[in-house]
Amino acid sequence: MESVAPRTSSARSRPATAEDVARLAGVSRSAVSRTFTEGASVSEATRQRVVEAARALKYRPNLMARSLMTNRSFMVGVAVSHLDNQFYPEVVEQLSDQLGAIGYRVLLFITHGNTELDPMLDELLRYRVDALILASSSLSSALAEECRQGGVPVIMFNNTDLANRTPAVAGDNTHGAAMAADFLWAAGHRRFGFIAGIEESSTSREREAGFKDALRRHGADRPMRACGHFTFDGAMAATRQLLSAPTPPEALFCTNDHMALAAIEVARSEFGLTPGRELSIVGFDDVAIAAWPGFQLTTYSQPVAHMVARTVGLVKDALAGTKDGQCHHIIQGDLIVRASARRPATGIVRTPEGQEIWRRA
Amino acid sequence: MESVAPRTSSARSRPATAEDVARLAGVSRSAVSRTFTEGASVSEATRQRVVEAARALKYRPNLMARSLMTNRSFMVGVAVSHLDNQFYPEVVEQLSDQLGAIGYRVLLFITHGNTELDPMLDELLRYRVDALILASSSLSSALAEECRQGGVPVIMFNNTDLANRTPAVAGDNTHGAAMAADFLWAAGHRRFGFIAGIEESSTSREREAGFKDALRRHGADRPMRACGHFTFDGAMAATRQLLSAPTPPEALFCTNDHMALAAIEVARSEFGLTPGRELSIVGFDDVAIAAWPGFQLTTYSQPVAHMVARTVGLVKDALAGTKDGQCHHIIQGDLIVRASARRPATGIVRTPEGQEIWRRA
DNA sequence: TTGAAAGCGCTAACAA
DNA sequence: TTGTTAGCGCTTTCAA
Repeated sequence: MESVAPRTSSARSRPATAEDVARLAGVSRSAVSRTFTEGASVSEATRQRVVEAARALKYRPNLMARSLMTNRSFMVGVAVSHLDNQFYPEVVEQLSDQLGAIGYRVLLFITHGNTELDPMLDELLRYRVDALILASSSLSSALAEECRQGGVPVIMFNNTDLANRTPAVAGDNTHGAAMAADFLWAAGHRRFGFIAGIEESSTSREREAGFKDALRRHGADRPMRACGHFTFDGAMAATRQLLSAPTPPEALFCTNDHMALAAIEVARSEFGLTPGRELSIVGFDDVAIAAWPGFQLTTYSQPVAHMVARTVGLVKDALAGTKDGQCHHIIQGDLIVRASARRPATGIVRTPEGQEIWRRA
Repeated sequence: MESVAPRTSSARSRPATAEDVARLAGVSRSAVSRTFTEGASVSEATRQRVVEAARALKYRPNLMARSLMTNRSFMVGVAVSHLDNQFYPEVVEQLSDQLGAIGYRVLLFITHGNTELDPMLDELLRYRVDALILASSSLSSALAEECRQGGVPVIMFNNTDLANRTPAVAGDNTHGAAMAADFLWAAGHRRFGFIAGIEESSTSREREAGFKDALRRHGADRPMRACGHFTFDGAMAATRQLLSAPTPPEALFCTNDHMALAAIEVARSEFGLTPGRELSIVGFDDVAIAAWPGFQLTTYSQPVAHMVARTVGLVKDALAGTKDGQCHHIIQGDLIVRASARRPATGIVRTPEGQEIWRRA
């Protein structure tokens, strides 16, 4: 490098501070602060001059500095295990939107289903997030207790942790899975298969229990079972395993859509079965792809927007100190009837939105 | 509520500060600070006592406070337009992972393709993020200039903004689209259709130019054209429009996979066409779903991990002050050959990973 | 309504 | 290696 770059006046200039603005406007720092604080008492005259000076200097209040005094960072930590299925991206998008609407931003953590995520969350807490939302990730009771002590509300999403008594928002796993069983039974199926998600997750366990209990009530045989670990490849393998059995199942319930879609793919491409005809497949979530013409997946819906709204409500309550007694918030869904599973003779009704859902007799 | 909840000693206790730790350990605040600062000089003895005291008090350094002195928040703002296609969730996941590996966290912004996102980004800058990554979102040159002045590096991802001279990382749009054209030409097609994304986006424009220029070189007729706006529904409509023409195209190039998948769905379910036989469809991105048995989408790949690695590299350089001359970083991909488009007689080779790709003669 | 002053929790010069 | 001191940019009493 032969020549020294000229130091243009604009280069490297540090962002304007409240002090700078105050000086230019000929007022005190406090006046500047008040101008940028909702509902503080400033005369219209000074407010005017401050705003003008701020604009001239392109002043932006430093939220980090503010948080030091207010103890509010206006950030919410969101931990999610993966973004490679269809459900969680929608959850994250909704969280970002709905938290954004009340002035909060999402600090994202992707845990990769790591069970040992305490270190990650520990780090997250250094950022002094105002709340922690755990979407399908859990934390140790020790850390949960620390959060409680530290005044950081923790809310679980689509996953519950009975031991911790941590507030949680989830779909109606038991009911949804039971509906799936009842629906398949009503369609005349008698030989069932079940594909589990992650064995340890409350979500998978509850859906399994709901499914099996309902089958038992009907007097059905125990379903065949395989584990798909909530992954696409895992579900493909699980489907192969079930469909290769000497007497394969006539109907398959998968604990989420991501796996149900994998099951459809395998059934079609490897076993030449048409879902809805030779094999019935039911999922859980009602992700966008489930409605694509090529899948037409019958599935129990999790209304993400509602679930997120409830979650954000819990965040607000917790931040406002409104202690809310109810710990687990269960959000009802519907069994959306499409073409991937045989239709029962009765019980299918059409909603005003034009969707078909199934109601028990 | 009849009884007042007992104030347990642990409840509402504010998190421990460096001061608290110092007092308990019998050292100064600086000693505590140094203990938690990489490569600071502390004797093993004091370090020991500090760590112990910190553990006892469950001390966690407050990164907000630290950032006030260091001017480093260890947060990177990531603005992404949507999470409802297949590409961006993967990008966000990679960004989170790779930034996480160098100690940075993602502060997420979802812009919903809002062209007027300056207010959003303006707000983001209040958080004093150390860098800003714009994935398929652009910002005004005014704000870009402000960022530069404020010392916040801005990097565009999968989207370029020639006017701003903002550093950008993108796939090889021109080359990829030309490859798609050459591939379809080599397969013997002569009547082409093109589905655009968002008209204003550099991504869509470059892919359109690359595709059309290549066709022109072959002496082909101008392709029929429709706009899918990068959305699934938009692409379905666009496909219907093209396939309903009196002389519909034999081959369709879509500017991303999300739209190509929509095209496959419509071609199959509404026109009874089998992609790869009666109609060839080529996409761009190579998202995970493209490889599903039911789609087998031929597409030009964008190696997300590589692209993100380059992006993170730019962030590091910018933060280290290593000014990097090259402004647009173009990452090469491959034309992944699957079954959604007719195969040319020559040029298909198998990679060591077992994937088929196409090389021009 | 306004400004002065104290302080949020931390780091970084500077002496010791 | 350590402690003291002076801030980082902001909010918030407290008097005026």
